[in-house]
Amino acid sequence: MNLKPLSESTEMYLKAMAELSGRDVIAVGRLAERLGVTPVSANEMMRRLGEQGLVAHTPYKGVNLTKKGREAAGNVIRRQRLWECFLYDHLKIEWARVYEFACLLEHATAPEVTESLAEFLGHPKTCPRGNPIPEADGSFKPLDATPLSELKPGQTARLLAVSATAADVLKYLQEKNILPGREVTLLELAPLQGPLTVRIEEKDVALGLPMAEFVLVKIIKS
Amino acid sequence: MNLKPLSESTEMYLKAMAELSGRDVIAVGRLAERLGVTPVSANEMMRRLGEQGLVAHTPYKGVNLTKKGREAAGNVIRRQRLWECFLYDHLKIEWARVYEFACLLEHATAPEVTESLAEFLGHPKTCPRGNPIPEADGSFKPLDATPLSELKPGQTARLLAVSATAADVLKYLQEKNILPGREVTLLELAPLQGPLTVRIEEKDVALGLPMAEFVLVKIIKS
DNA sequence: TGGAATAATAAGGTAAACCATAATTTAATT
DNA sequence: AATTAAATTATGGTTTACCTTATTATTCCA
Ligand SMILES: [Mn+2]
Ligand SMILES: [Mn+2]
Ligand SMILES: [Mn+2]
Ligand SMILES: [Mn+2]
Repeated sequence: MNLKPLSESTEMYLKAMAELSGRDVIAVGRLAERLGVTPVSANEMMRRLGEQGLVAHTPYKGVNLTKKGREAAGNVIRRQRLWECFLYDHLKIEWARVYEFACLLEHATAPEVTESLAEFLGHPKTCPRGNPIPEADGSFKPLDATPLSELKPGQTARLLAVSATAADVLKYLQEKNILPGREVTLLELAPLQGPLTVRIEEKDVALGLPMAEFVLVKIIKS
Repeated sequence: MNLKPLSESTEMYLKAMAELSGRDVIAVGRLAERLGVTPVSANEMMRRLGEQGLVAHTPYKGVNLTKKGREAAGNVIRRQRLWECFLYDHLKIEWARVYEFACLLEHATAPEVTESLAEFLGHPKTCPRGNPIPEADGSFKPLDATPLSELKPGQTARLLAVSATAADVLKYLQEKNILPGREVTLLELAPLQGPLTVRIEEKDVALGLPMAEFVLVKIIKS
């Protein structure tokens, strides 16, 4: 199937694309922003990935993973989330930093190691951030959840997953106890993109709208 | 101490240098051979590493790790051997392939992860190939052992470590049961760089001289 | 139907690690 | 001391993945 190993850069582009969309086309500008590169660089990379058959680019419309690209992305995400499990459950590494360390290891993990690790971990279904772990064949489906930012005041929800990856964002969420499994109630939503006030673990916490988009929940009480 | 992370290539050069000499100077040609690059490339790299204060190069004499370089090398080797322990003891990966997988992971391992891993493993003293694991500060001393190639016929020894890293060599040693902890007796040494015949685990095995140099033993019976 | 964004291209650079080939320098040995 | 082998330098390339500054092409929206 996959002949040559993909470069770290390639894997990060594929992963970002998979995380950035269910199936709809992605604006190259958004991708560039996500990866911290210029739009020109992202464009160049899209050409290269297109030549390798990993992405389909419709100029002025956007990019999409091909079947091959989506499978490769799933494999990267699988490795990443399995490492997250290991680092958190066994090495006792701080929740907020698990992602960044796993993001290094994911590119240095041979398939045999990935599958042995999965076995060792007991084939976990989700990572410590609550995100589902793709199958060994690279297949995966997006989590069926609602962003916290779409909750209405008074509603209560179960926190399913955190899709953030930036260390400072994770650190903040960790400090405020905004973690998978917890119950949250939206107390107030300030107007004009204002912060949300949520009650979690008996405490009231303020969250900016952009951060609330990274928090995925399932409504349990309206 | 260390400001920027070293590149994978840099780490492999440092590791090769540490493995290639106790304290004496290393011929750049040998280094190049070890790393599978041309002498010209190794020379260029020595210039770069010299500028970074990691190696000292005396033209036409050879290269040496500086204190800084030796410490950095020790850190790489520590990561590598800790991963070898994990892959072998916990993931049940085949002895002969553990090195190659650890050699990937070693470059993607943050210090926090290294130390948590050491803790998780119970601070092992040696890797599955029998080589000592450097301390957390990067310090290490060469193993006090005799190459199997220097044994005299009739002598019996305890196998301490295998310093080989090439997958095919490790595979051969694994198949023939030439593993740390075993007892070996040198039965015969053919003349003219000829093969050694050793008895190990009740079986007679032939080993070429170059391969016998990779096998480190402690003589227990003359 | 304009503009204003946004996207894409063109053009020219950089840095790290590699390569080959050829010339030069030094060391080692007969 | 001459020869040979090994090491070094000089030159000029390659690939990947970045960058900047223009310029051009589309879309979309008021
Ligand atoms: Mn990564
Ligand atoms: Mn390595
Ligand atoms: Mn160009
Ligand atoms: Mn050049």
